[in-house]
Amino acid sequence: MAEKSKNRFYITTPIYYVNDIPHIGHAYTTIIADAISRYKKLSGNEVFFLTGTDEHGQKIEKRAEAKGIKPIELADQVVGRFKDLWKALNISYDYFIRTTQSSHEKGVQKIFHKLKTKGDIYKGIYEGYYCVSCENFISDDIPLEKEGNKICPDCGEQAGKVSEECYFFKLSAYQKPLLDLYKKNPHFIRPKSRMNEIKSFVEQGLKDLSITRTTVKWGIPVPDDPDHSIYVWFDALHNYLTGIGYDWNPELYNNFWPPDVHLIGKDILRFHAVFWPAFLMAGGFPLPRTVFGHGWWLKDKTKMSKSKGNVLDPHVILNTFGTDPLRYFLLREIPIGLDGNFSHEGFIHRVNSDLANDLGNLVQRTLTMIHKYFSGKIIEMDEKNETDNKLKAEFVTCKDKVFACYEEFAINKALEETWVYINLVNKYLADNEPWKLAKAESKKKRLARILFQAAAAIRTIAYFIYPVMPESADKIWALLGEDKSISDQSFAELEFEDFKPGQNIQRTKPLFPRIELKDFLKEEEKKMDYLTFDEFKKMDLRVGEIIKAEKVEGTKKLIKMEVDIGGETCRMISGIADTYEANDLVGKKPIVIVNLKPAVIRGIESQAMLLAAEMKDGSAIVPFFGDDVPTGSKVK
RNA sequence: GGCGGUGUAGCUCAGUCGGUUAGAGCAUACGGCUCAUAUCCGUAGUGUCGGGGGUUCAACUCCCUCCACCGCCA
Repeated sequence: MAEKSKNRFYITTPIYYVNDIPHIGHAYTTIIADAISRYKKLSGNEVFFLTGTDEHGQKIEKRAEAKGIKPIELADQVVGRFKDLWKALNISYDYFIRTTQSSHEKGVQKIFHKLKTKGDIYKGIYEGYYCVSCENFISDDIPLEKEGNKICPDCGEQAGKVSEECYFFKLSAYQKPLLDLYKKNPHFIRPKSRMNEIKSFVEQGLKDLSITRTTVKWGIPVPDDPDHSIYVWFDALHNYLTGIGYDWNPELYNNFWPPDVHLIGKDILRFHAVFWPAFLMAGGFPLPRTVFGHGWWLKDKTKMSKSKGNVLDPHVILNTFGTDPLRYFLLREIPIGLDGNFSHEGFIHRVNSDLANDLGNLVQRTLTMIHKYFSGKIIEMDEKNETDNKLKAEFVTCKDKVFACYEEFAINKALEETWVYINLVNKYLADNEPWKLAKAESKKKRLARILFQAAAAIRTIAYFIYPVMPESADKIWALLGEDKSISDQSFAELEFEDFKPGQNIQRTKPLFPRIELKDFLKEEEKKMDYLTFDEFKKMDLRVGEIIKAEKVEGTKKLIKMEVDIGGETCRMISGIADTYEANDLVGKKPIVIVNLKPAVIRGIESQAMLLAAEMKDGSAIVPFFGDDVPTGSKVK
């Protein structure tokens, strides 16, 4: 195969699982990819930027069933939400691949067949742990219990060992080739710190990989053996091939394969840095150049998770700030590869200080002065003096640095360097004090020169920020009377002098208005599922005293109790027999919620519920008050 | 338990091959300006460089050891 042309650049995001609606994590990955791909276009590359969705699997099947719709209908809905978000975030992807489209399914089947014929895929017996109630195999990552069983992470039931026929990929045969790859290409895994992890994982030996299931119906059927369907990773990873036209658009495919960067979250690094290149080696494909694993955004220093309810919805920020401040914050705050902390305070502070104060205000003050003193048009001015030349020289330095940073995907540093220049321009104005010159008619040409230089500098600043904030950057160019879009200007040819006298300079409202923290919080409140204090007050929580307790016959965990809640008694059933003997509970004083809607458990009506901490193994620990607290006391 | 990483100013971090007084941004304090979104510019700090030991003329940097935290694996 002919070598791919050097100025063609192929970048991917992972395909997102349609089980989940888009959140800040998806947005982060995709925004990075967008910034890189915009930069690559500016620097003269033909770019192909692929994103999409992963739509197969049991979870989708079940969730669709629960909603009473077909899996594909569920996928369609979620795909719509992803596409809407990408539009709102100004994502310039070139193609959106869906694993349910026939070009993908056919491509995967073709490769599967090829590897099977070659002997890299063979039929065998998969032994694994299976949760009967969830009808699901438990991941190999879940540790074994003492009794030799595993606990299902979804439902907490014990899962026993079963075996089923399935197809394996001969991953074990690729240990050496993979290690050679890492050795030969030290940039294959980025950031570098992740290379060791992957290398030592591979050095420990690789087991063959089970890549089909008979239990999953919503998947790509194995060619000539339709009882089996192709399991998640073998299906999903090949999107990078089918998304660039493998087996359906040979021209596109030949132009862009192999990928230059697979941008991914660090959680799926192993799949991309081990399994994926092994699949490709088996299929005889040229390998990707780089797999880049980025870090997580934490919320107030803890990991975001659905169960904690602290998952950040990008729409909240978009509604309050617009697209560019969000893009800016995510890319400026941390280097790609490290974790970052997302807090309201941090976000407000960064955006107000960098965007509103430094950049926004610089644009505003310059444009205002050009209008005030020259009615928006600078035609005649003095020759440049030393400080003016210095401002231009600093642009040249800044341009080189920004360019080098973007080349290294150090977007945060590219922005940092740009801001050094923004500060210099602000200082240039402070030093030259144009507002003082404006008072003397004789200084008019000098004044013109200063404002002209400042405007020319701002024009280059807009250019530097374009990959990150395309909308604002183009807006600045338009305000400066530039008639072309930044995307039409190559990075290498960007010159300070391209800004010409006589441009019609527009006036504008502030580009990035300052935002108060309380406005942000107000917006978020609308989105969050907060409990109001009134709602909380509705809960009747009291100190109960257990009068009688006995185990419910025929159950492992349930205890039936009579509880005194202050002059009256009620009955409740609790699943705490793992940790407590019924007899020991009598006389104890737990917190009881009294006005919970009664439920029938094992044929017995439970009229209340006690509060307990849930342990990882599913057992419960109940906090008890001492005797000094009167039975029936209100808890709030 | 194994492998790897991190620990530097109140916070987030940079610090090359060992070399003079250990840096940046933010936050803080004070001063200047008034074109601008209460914005901008300037000045000023503060550090047992995680602890202990060693090598060296010289250690944030190299070696040993201990502590704390993080990641991957089992």
